Amino acid sequence: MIREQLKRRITQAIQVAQVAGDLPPFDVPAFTVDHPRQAQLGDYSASVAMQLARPAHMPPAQIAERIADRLALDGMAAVDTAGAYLNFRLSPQYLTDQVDRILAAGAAWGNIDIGAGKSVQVEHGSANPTGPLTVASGRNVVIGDTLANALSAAGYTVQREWYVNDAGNQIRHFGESVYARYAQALGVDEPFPEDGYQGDYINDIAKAVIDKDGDRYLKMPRADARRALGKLGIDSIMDGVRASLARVGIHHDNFFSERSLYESGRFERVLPLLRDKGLLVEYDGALWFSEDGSPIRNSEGRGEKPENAVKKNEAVQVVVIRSPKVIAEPSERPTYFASDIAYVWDKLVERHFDRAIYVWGEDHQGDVPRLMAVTRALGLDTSRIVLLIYRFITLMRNGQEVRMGKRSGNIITLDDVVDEVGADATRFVLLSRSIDTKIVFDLDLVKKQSDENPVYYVQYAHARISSILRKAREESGDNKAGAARQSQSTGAGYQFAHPSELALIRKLLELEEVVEQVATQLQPHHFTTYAQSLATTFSAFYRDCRVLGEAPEVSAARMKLVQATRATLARTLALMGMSAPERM
RNA sequence: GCCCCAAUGGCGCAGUGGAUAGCGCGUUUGGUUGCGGACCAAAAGGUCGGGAGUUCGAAUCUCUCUUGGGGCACCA
Repeated sequence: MIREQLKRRITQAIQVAQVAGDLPPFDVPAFTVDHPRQAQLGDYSASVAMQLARPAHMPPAQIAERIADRLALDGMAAVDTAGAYLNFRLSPQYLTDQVDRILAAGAAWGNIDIGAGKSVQVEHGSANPTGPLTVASGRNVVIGDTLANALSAAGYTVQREWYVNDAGNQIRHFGESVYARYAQALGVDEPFPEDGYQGDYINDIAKAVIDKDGDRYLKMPRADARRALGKLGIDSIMDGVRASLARVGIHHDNFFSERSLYESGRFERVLPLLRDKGLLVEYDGALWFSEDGSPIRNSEGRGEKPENAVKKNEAVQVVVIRSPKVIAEPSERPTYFASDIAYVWDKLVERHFDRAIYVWGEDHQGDVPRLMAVTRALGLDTSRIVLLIYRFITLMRNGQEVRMGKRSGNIITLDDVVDEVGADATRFVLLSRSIDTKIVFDLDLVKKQSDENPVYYVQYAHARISSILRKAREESGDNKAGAARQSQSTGAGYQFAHPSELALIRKLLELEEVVEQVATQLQPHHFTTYAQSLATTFSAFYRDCRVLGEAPEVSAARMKLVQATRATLARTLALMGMSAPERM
């Protein structure tokens, strides 16, 4: 990357200056190379001279001069000092050469190697398998998928995983709900459970079972039937979830069953690690994880927290792992947190990912400290897990907030939204803001404004370039002589000079920096900002510079430039999981 | 009460300790005998929530206050 190259050259210049006696000896500190806010100042700038004033005992401006004198830039850029700043302007020749570099990279343009093959798991989605994929979960999967794309482009080996919460109370209620609808559909007077799932899809599941298996589940013990129907229901729902995900271009490498943590005995194998450290505490008939091994105090039943778990500042996490009060069937599962323990062990130790990223909604924010605590207690480096907390979306319809709940059956599915506004616009909306910012998803507004969605502006630029390239092909068909002239010229002798040409190349080069930014900050919205900015820069070029019908070497060079632009737009859209249409 | 997140033009949001804080929408005024007008240009609009601190330098880091969102169950 250009920034890294400049950094290296600056460091070398400082060291050369030190050897030559222009600068006193000192260790070169970490410094950054940035884009100046004012474009007229240059393409890149470094304020390292400011940092060096103290160790060098010299005025910053003088340090900057001496670094500039020793810089070996090999025609890459011109350097200028402005006070303590070193300002770099990439040379037209260097920028011209970059177009060829982009075209040579092809579909791999934008890839960088900061990941160095390290393995990362991105776990996203993981919504309860008790109902269809909601638009609320849509934000989760779009964030996770885009991050996975970015990490992959950044050189990491990435696995995309969905954690299927197929154990626990909610699943039991779900199984009871399916059973009730099933029995009712067969004419049996079966009461619907109080905590049951109200959605119509439960009826659909029940009917499908009847079509396939008739009434055989009525003939087995009720508890067995409920469990079996629950399992069938989960399978059916997960099939639907996969189909919904596919519509927005999302595919997971693995669907990991929570239940499997118990069926495989993994949970029972991990527990002794905590027991041996004295971190498992018995209290009130239940088993607890206590971060410092302290006994549970003052826990008086449901609803009351253990006293020593209250102060998070004191960093003592106390969480129940297994209790007869949690679930009637201890074989099914202890608690959610118990699963977390086995699951993080599975990720980091059994499957030895270098890093595990969890994409969690803000309702799970309180779970962060306890997962950190137990990871530490297992003797694992907590920096290997990253808990990303994103804010929820607020759904508006008819000017009113839509409250959603899977249990009430009042849900807006991701499919509903995709039907209304399309997959690309849906992804763009869900991606367009920092994960720390809530998104107000106004269905009426987005539908009405879907034509004005920024994604179309970006795709329009891509379609427009495609149109130019089509036209060029048509013309070469119509005019053999012109085609011969055009094809002979590769634009090799042409050096880009128009400000709009150079600005466009600079913008193309930013893609690598944006990939780095998304992959290190784990903030996918940078892609949307970049995509719009790239489209805007292209529009300015399009306004100022004709591609077709200019002198052959100019046309040829600009053809290459727009091809590189198209490649960059297409890659950016691909990283965001969106299509790059040839026509609109 | 405790913990996490946020507060930036009218609205919605970007912003990597660095120079004159940007983008979209909206508003106002303009632009095409040009490769796609789903376009483009210009203008107006800012004490970056208040206060203190760290630093050569703070929208950015620390503390504090205010306001808003979320979380604090033997639920998931």
